Amino acid sequence: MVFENVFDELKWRGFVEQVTDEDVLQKELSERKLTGYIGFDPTADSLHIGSMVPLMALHHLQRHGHRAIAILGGGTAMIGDPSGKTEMRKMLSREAIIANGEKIRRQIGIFVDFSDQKTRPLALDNADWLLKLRYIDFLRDIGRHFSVNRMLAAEAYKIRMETGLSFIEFNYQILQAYDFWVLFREYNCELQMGGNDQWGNILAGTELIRRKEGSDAYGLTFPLLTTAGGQKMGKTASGAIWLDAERTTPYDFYQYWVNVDDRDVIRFMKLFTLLSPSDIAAYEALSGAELRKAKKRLAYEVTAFVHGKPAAEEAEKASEALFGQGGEDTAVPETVLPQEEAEQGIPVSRLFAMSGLARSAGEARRLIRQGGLYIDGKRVDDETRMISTVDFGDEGTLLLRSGKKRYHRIRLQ
RNA sequence: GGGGAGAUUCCAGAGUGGCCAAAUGGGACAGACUGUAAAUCUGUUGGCGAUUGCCUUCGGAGGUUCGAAUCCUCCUCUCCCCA
Repeated sequence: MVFENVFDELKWRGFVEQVTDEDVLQKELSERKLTGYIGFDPTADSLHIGSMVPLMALHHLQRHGHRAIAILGGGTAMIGDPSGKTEMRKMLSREAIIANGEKIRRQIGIFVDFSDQKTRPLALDNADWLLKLRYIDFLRDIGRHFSVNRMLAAEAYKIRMETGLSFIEFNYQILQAYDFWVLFREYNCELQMGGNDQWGNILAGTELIRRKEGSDAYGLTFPLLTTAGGQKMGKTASGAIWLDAERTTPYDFYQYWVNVDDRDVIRFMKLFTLLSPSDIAAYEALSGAELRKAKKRLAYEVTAFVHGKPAAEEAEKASEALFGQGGEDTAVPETVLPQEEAEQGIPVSRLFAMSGLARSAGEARRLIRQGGLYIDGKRVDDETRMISTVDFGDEGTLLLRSGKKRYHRIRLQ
């Protein structure tokens, strides 16, 4: 191990935005094993790459021999965190939250090895303790430790002070603080991490622990990632980049990483791969078009980590085939076209709409007029063109392309 | 509980009876240029058809009118002021 302790590694990799007490935490993490947690609210049935920063942080924590706890926010998801948000999220039913939670728990398993006997990490659901809270008891035990004045002054609520904040959301922070206290008491968990928008919530927890237990607990936040282009991470034409292969194919996942802005490559390598400082330094020396090597490595490493090596290799080969020379392009997303439909003939515009490369036949037609759609590498210049079985050739497939880099295959069946 | 303001297309935000599928900006997409990068310039940005057409959209439900995002009634939600 190149780094002596997780803290130094997290710091070097760019995970650290704010720390409750940097010197003390650094010292503690190098001298003994402690327990740290991060919460994930199951508000969707898959995590997206925005959650990879906290997930990788847990991974590093475990790699360095500490105990990682992942909290499924089955209880907090019932409330909804207002931190840093413009408006209230719609309320989810308990059933939806449970269903989401199961899927998300599996995804967390990619980053944290729950079977590891040495560090014995845990996946817990805060619904287990939050759902059975009794209101009056809770107010008397916990509520009295919170100052409304302070909460209202918090940066995270600023926007909401303009647009409105309902009481239910206002309680979110208290519940998260309560979580931390429960974990501290039951599992001796002394560290909570999270995105920088969680800073207020985390501090609320360390303070609650200090008040109730007279002990110190630590908090650490990660920077909120934006791309060099100023965009929120993980947004593309087709929406967010999900960890679920059903939602975002490994090929598209790989493509996202291979397409990152030059200015982001090194930063992302540190955050999202386990490559060593010396490896990364080598890539850092590259410039201009050479940086594409770094992007390929980044894409391969991250895809392999999330979807496994075979999937990463396939995605890599497919990318080579489409953008470079040679190689198998089997990993390109595919749609099946029934033989009968092809026999009757289908308008190109409809075919592109079917593939998802265009949102509607109308958009496809517009794109054709702008010269943005291609079939098997040839630009489509007639928007009324009909596609039928003869166009498919011997292989029975057509490779559709929208713009410069979005591919989709149609297979006859 | 009382008074006031408001809800518009992905977002912000115009529009206050026909010229509105709805200004402008952002975002997004496409083209040119490139390195599957960035920046820049140009174009596009509700659906279905296609030479002027039809359908759906301006919080929800009704109504007035030849005609409504625009007027009226009720409802839902949000914000502000007072309690």
